[in-house]
Amino acid sequence: MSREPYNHALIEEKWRDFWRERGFFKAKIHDTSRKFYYLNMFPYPSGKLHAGHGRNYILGDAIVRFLLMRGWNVLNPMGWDAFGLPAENAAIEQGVHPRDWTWQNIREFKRQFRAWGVEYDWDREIATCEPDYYKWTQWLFLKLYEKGLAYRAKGKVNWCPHCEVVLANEQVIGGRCWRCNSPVEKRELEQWYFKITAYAERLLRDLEKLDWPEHVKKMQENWIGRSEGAEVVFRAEAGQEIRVFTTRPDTLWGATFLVLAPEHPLVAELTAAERRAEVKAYQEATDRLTEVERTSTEKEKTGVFLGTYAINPVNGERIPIWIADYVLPGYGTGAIMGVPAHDERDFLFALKFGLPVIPVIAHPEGKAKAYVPAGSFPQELPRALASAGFSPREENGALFLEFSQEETDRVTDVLKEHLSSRGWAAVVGKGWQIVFAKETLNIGSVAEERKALIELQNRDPRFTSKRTVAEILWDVPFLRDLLFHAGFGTMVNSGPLSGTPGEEAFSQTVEWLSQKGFGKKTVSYKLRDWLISRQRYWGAPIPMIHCPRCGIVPVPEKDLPVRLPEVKRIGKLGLADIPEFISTTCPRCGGPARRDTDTMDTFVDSSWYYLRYISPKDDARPFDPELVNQWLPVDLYVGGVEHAILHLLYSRFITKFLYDLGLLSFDEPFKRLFTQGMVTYPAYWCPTHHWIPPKEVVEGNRCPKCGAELVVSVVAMSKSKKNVVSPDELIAQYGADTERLYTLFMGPPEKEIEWSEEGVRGCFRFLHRFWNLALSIIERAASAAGEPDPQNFGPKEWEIWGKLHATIKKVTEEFEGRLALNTAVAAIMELVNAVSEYLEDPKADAQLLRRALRDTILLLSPFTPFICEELWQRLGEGKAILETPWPAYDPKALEGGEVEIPVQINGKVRARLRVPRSLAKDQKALEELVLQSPAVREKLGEMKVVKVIAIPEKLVSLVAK
RNA sequence: GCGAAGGUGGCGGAACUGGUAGACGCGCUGGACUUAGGAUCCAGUGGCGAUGAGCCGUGCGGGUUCGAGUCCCGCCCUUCGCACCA
Repeated sequence: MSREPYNHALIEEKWRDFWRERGFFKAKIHDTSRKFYYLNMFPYPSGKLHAGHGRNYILGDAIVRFLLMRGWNVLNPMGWDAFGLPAENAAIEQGVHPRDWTWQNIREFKRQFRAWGVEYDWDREIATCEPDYYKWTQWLFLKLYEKGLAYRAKGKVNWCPHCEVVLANEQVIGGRCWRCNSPVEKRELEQWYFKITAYAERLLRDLEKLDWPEHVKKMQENWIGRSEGAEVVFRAEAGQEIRVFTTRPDTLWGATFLVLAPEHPLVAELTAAERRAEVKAYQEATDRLTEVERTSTEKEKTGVFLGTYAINPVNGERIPIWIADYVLPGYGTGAIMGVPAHDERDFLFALKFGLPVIPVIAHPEGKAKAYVPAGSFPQELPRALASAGFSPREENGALFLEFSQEETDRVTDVLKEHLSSRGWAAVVGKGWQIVFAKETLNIGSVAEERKALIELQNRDPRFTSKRTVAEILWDVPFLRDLLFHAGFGTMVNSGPLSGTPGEEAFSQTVEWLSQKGFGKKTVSYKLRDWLISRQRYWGAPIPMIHCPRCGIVPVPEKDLPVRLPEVKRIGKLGLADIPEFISTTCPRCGGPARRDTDTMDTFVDSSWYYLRYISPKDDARPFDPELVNQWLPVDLYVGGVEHAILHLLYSRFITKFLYDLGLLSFDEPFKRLFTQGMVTYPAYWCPTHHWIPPKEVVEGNRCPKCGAELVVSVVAMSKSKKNVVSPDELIAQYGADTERLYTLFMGPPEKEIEWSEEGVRGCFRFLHRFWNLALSIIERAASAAGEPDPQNFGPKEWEIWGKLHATIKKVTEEFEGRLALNTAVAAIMELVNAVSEYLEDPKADAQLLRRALRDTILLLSPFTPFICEELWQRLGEGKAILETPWPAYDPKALEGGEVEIPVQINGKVRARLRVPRSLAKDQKALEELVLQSPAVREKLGEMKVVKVIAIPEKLVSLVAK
């Protein structure tokens, strides 16, 4: 039988404009009774879309189509994050205006959306580069300025030498530029900041309210980086107060030096005259380091002694002040106390520079060790230890002993008694003791440490080169694991707080410190203020004016927007290159003044765009507060994880700010977040010709130009690596429906996954089969009037009927729940397979067939809207799919038919019985049935059933002997 | 190093609160139709057994249970994020 073949090109072109023309995707903005705000992260329009982008937009389109059929009034807008460097770079290179370049790309994106069948409410389209949008970005800046949350400050900033632009901390990934991956440098510049740190606590606390993926919340939590500790004031001998932040105030008695960041403002003052040159040289060397170099943990510790001292308030200890680049200027107070016994970095620093180590926390596991070097003891010592109940190990003439901390005094007593007159021993665990004949020295202060060192040097000439007791002990591998630890444990050598157990150490010390006025409990955050100035043309100008008389003056709201000047060519300096832009008059005094020449970080543009969609054309205000408060927060926000910190943190901050202004009634913008995974594809690298498109690769993974063997890596699709799959080609060959179906079928949408051409063909084949099935059913049963009647069903019909309803249930639940649409597609495929098989039966129930097809078309329509709309029309349903309610499942349909019940005997499946579902639901009856079953009896043989576990509708498990 | 997620066929991946492991798709094998097919359709496909019965199988080792991919304890490995943050 020859049948009309599936012609995707024809079908898709036929329906491409249908949904838009019928207005199905236009939100009814004033009717919020059944509102649903669905939002995809808006794209940066760079070039063309590739198949990887589909993960985001096709998923969104499917969800929205589902929601529409469920009767939601869906707001589903789209816009353009249209400011940014690539446009400007393209402009500089090709001489086109960034706006033209951007809008050309936008047209391309829109063409591709249409080809995909991805629809939006285009009446709400926004572009952040247009004055009617950035006017309000500037307004936002002014509001922040008014509230003291936008400020200008001089300081070391992150500078990308490649992009020639400053970066916010969030835009530095592992010390490199987020955009171009160049190592980031430091520059001293005066820049604008937003005070996001004022919201640190709320940004952290409110994460709890969000229905977001746990790992995204965790990333934000880590980024905000709250830690509780104490600020302690040390006083320099010259009188200056040095504030130090520590999370371990309980180790305060072990501080043997202070370290300031090289950038610390007190450094100059605290430097002794004779050390000025060295200190200055070190500061300059630090400045030259890139972020990667400075923060590499592999790097050996460096630092310089300032030549002056401070006093530890808790014990009066006089300790040297150093600077070192491992102390960062922006965190805590930019100064730390060095507690080498209980902080790994401080320990390495002390070991390198010969600074004493004083243990003040007993080893948490209660372990202790003793070491007696060769020649330090007579033969009776091992015997004496043995008779005291210890079991020392003797090796190469030295003695090694492990014991528990409570036994420390007994051990030192025995050692003291039996050491030879010039011998010594070390006991570590509950602090450190150096034992000599007749004397035990506890290392509990710097003075004691010095004394012990001298005594040791007196006894062993090899120690004269050692600067600290720690160095001597570190040379004994046996002792190493107890010389340094960062755990909580009983405080020792800590004056009045000695003996405080680990669990209370922190709180007791903090209380004691504040009583004494030495310090107080504080909270520190890793989060820094958001640096928003960018030295570029293609962004929203910062609406500020620098007046020689009045200082910094904001542009009055009525003068907004501060427009980007229209220029033919853009210079490398951006706005600073354009004198006409710079010169202006001061709004306060009317005198000549200069405009700020920086533009804002594009993340400012995108930090509020979800509000603008509600009233995109309002030129009197940024958004309509009443409508915004009804539509927001966004019900479901879908985008890539790469924004887990950047965009999502900034948006939360801005929302909270606008909430505080009283303009919003909600303080979190995105109620639920879903992050889709990236799509990967092999990328081929030739050492001479760089990235080679996969299609051009010659057999045997060789370069088409030079034949060299290529390096293959499977990475996220990107234009720069030339490993993109083009939707245009896919659509030409297989159709948009096939691409959509495969995109949603290839795996769980949140996971990263590799694109597979074979997988695409599988989906193409499925659509063929579905097409053929549908035409057969239409031929046979299109006119079958009325609904199927379960009264007339045989077992086959029940099976189809049950499967149909189970599929409806499954697909509905996936859309409404975890969005694992891959499993929804699989379920629909199963249904189609089952119906195909049923269709073989010439006596198949026509009403049932028709109903099954009808519902299958509806279920599949969010995934493959073109073919479904076509078949829907051919089936003769009057309305469009999007005007038709989503099918509902009937719980009763799930209860008919038969189920297969496996029977386990002693844990192994030994038989399977087909049981009517009604019977299988009844535990007693099921039990009975199984025990009567000949198949089961045969398997049981001689065995006796001891126990029966019958789980209705699932299985029966027999225990037999 | 810290934090999180995850290890299931040749591959992508299914398996809800412990209840038939491997759904669905790819690939592969055989067949049909064809001048031909990398097109389409049909059948088979975790491993070991001869087609049987059966045995073994969800990273490894233990445990709980009638029953464990799923729960508990101890390891190994992978991926991602953070990482000199005091």
